[in-house]
Amino acid sequence: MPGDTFYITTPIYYLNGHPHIGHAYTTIVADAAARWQRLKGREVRFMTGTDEHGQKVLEAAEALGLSPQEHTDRLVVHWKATFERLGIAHDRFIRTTDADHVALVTEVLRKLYEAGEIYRGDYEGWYLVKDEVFVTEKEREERIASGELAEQDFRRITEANYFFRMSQHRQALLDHIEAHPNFIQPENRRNEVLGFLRQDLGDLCISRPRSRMSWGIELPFDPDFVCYVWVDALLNYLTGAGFRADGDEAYLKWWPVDYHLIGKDILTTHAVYWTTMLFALGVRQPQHIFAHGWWISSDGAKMSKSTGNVIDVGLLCDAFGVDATRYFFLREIRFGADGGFSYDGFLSRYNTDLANDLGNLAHRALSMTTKWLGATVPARAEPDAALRAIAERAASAFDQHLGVLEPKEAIEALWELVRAGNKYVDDSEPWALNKAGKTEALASVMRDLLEICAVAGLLLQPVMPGKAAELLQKVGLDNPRAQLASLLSAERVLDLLQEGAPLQLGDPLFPRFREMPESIASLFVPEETMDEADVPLPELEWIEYPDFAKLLLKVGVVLQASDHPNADKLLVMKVDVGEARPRTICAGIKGTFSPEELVGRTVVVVANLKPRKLRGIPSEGMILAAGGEIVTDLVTAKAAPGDTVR
RNA sequence: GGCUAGGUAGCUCAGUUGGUUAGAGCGCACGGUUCAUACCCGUGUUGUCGGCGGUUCGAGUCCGCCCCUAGCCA
Repeated sequence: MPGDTFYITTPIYYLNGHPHIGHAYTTIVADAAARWQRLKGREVRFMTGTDEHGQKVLEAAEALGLSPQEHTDRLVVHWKATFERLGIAHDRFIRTTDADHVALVTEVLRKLYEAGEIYRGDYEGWYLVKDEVFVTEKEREERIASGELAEQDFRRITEANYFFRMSQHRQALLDHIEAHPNFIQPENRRNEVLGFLRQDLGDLCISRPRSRMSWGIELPFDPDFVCYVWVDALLNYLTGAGFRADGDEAYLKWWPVDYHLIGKDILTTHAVYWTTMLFALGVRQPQHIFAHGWWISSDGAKMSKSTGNVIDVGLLCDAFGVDATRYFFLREIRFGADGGFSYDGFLSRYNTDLANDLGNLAHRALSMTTKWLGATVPARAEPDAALRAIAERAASAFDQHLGVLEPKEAIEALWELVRAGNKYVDDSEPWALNKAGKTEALASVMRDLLEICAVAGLLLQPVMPGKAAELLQKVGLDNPRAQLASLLSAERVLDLLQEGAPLQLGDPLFPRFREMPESIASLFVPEETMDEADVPLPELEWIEYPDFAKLLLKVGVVLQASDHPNADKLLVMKVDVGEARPRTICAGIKGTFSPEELVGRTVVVVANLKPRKLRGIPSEGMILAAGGEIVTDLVTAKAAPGDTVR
């Protein structure tokens, strides 16, 4: 049973660059959840912000000749602007350089030190400057060997430091996770943390010597050190609740926090570092830590150099509007999972859901009513019983899902109603009712349709605040907050509108896009066609078509594959090319493919290449392969064995 | 290498405790309708439910082994 307050956080974002899709995504989801709770009448605290201390910020500031504070003051402007653009209605934008946060970190560190939770020790190891972390010998070797990093990226450091007795709280944390199945979500992340905790848990180094890194909060018990940036950052959640280390319990109004939303990359810091810090402080655990996945750009097309292969949220807002952008990210994937993003997918989702289903329903309902009954909400006796049941179910499911951070499922539930609305138009044929002069029946149908739009508008407020308000205005609904309560309590399900309230037809809510907006389409102009007339083709020994036609290329499927007994690089395969027996083919691809992974693959075979022996084994054809000096892939085809390739 | 989670229609995915003809959306094909944003509604299409073996009257669902993918850890 939820209380009457709701506290939700995003991570605070590290100020070493500009916001990107990952930050926008977390924040949009948090905003939708917060808006929903506000609409339902709970007192809400929604906090986001920026993490401003640490090595990388310091280095970036120095490179620009600025003080770190000046540097972060400049950067934070972009973040605030981005969130404003996305319609984020946070209650506080916290910065770790805020005075109350610095004071809180200081208090907390003192308290933990006095309680014996922090001790002084020595640390020696390889320090990775770029990431501000110590790494193991083995990890250092691997990352140098892989070419990812160079020797000079690491420094050998021995230094005194302060440590947090994290290991002491391992069992308490395990017990808590076991006892609270929804503490860490989704479930696979929970399992990950349990797996992590099954191993030995060390203590956490929570200091940095000021001599090496000065941009941080000073340790109250040793001015030669500043606080490790993660400890500083995590404590923002308590600052935001008004926590005081002196025993003042005012923060309990908000604490325990309902939801920490985080990206899956910072699961360990939250699920282990943060939770053990809370145990040490004697503060209750968060209700939920919810880790979400990444949006992977899956557009195959080549994008221009300047833009890179990124998902540009600002561009989406410009082209489709902020509401459609929010809708897409909330609707497209289950919160917690990874998602593939493509601009084509966005366009398709927009046209299908918003233009065709919802927008068109609203427009046709408003248009028919206005034309035949006048531009006011028509009277009717009772809502259609079947529609009413669907609406009630949709509203209830929407509420339940959004309340537990399942925006996709919530929106899907609502769309059951939207689709039912469109079907209802077909079934009841209002144009026929109009022609037959059955005004009463017509009014009843139109009223139900407008009521459905009102339900959609009410429920979509947290998802698309702007468009939802527009829709509600179009159908003449006032006082959305009270109306939402009537809807969710199932008191007045398709009975929210006021007879005679003015309707506004206006333009369609979501104009359909016949093609990709130019600002996005232009990203996909293949570079080679930009000035193709100017660039000559390379000098080649050209062949004529009859030369090419001599080749007989056939689709084949690899039935067996094994190493060639007398050659280092050759594999021997049995390939079915749709003939009476499979061909035996030798190919020099052993370094790239193992025999196991070849079996079952579809390949393209040069079928009329004269057979010859390779190191003693006859080879009756050749397989088309791609790559430079070394083969990197095989040419494949979606076709049946024996089909020709031309 | 260890652990975890997945592998279901052309695509993206849903499928509680094993139970009748395996679903949704998109796409595609055909039909209907005309109020509407060339939209909406209906019908249909395609699946060896990763592979093999097992338990069972019955397995997408449970067990074992294998293959593949992703994540976490080393």
